Amino acid sequence: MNAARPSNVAHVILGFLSTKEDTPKSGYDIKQLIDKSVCFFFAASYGQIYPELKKLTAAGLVEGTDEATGGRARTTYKITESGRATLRSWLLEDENRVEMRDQGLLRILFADTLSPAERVEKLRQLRGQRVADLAEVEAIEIGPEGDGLLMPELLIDYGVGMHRYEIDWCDRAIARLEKDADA
Amino acid sequence: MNAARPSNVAHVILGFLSTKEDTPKSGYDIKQLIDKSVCFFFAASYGQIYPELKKLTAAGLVEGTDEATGGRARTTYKITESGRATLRSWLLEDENRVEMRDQGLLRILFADTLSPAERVEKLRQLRGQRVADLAEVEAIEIGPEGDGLLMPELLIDYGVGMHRYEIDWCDRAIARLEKDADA
DNA sequence: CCTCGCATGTAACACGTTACATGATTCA
DNA sequence: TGAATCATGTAACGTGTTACATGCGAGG
Repeated sequence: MNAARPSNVAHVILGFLSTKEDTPKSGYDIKQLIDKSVCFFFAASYGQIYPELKKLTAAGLVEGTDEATGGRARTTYKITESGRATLRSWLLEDENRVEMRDQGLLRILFADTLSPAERVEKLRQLRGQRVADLAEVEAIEIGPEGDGLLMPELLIDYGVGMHRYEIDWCDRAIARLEKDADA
Repeated sequence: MNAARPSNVAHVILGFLSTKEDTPKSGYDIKQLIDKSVCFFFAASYGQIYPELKKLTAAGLVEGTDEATGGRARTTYKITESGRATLRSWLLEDENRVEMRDQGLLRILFADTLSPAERVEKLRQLRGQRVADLAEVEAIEIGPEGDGLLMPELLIDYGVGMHRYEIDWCDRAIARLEKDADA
């Protein structure tokens, strides 16, 4: 019976359910929160969120309330004391795994097999995409829920700085390639 | 019959098989190359590499040579013309998806529910881990295979700068939290 | 000769995405 | 009243990790 160790997504859900007010939230609400705040370093799809909410309910970490209207289902969830404890011990763990899969950098790595002009073009393309990503992060607004919280602000700062670094690196790399092409 | 579009891992394999010399490589060799060069932005396990090599063989993108010694299997692969063409068209694609899952940042995001002292401790812990990551990237050496290639060098530079940025951000965040704690 | 690390691989499982289905609400 | 979009979910599929199995070679 013993339930599997809660996944990453489980903890994100618990985190978003443990705000000051503890406003009950639906799966849809949680997905929106993720997409509008942490999407630049963590993603989750409905296909993970809804099943996970059921598992968390079964484990007693959240409690659902049925708020169906007519033929349309709707369940909102709030965190339990047990859920809060689980979240807390997860927060204190010291293993902070980072997983990354960056297709753009991969293509740059093998770009030695392309022509000099194509290489530079790839880098420009990558730069353009990162500029767009930066704009998205800059557009994130901390809603009323996060009011007074420091962490969301710090993390947006992180994301902005990170994307700026990537853009600068692209510029340097392009300059370097162009110098080589001249020589 | 029509084969599924080759995955990410397939292209990484093709990339590492398409160096100047085209030295045939085994699955083990490829895994080593990945771990010792692009591990900070792309990972792959044997469980992906070996089956993928078989699929690539079936698709005619690589050719395997049996080099078994006694009861011990060993197959080395080299890229075919068709594989080279596939790699090239993948390199030129313009969709450069980035996937990231960063547990450390996630924990920082929800650290508002911890005490001020615990918060700072989390950030110090994260900083320490990123320092270790930086050391790993700095230790990467471009082997004889990559000699004269510009891209591996540029990417190591990318990784070093990225980790330095993260460490700086941790320092700033810690300073910020400590100032708040005093006030 | 025994053990340990290298090298090669597979099978079972966990994780995540995509495509789809369905009902409610809004607005032209 | 029809189309678009919001809201809720599921099923099928593809991706990626872990744990295991097996044989070889080197060193005590």
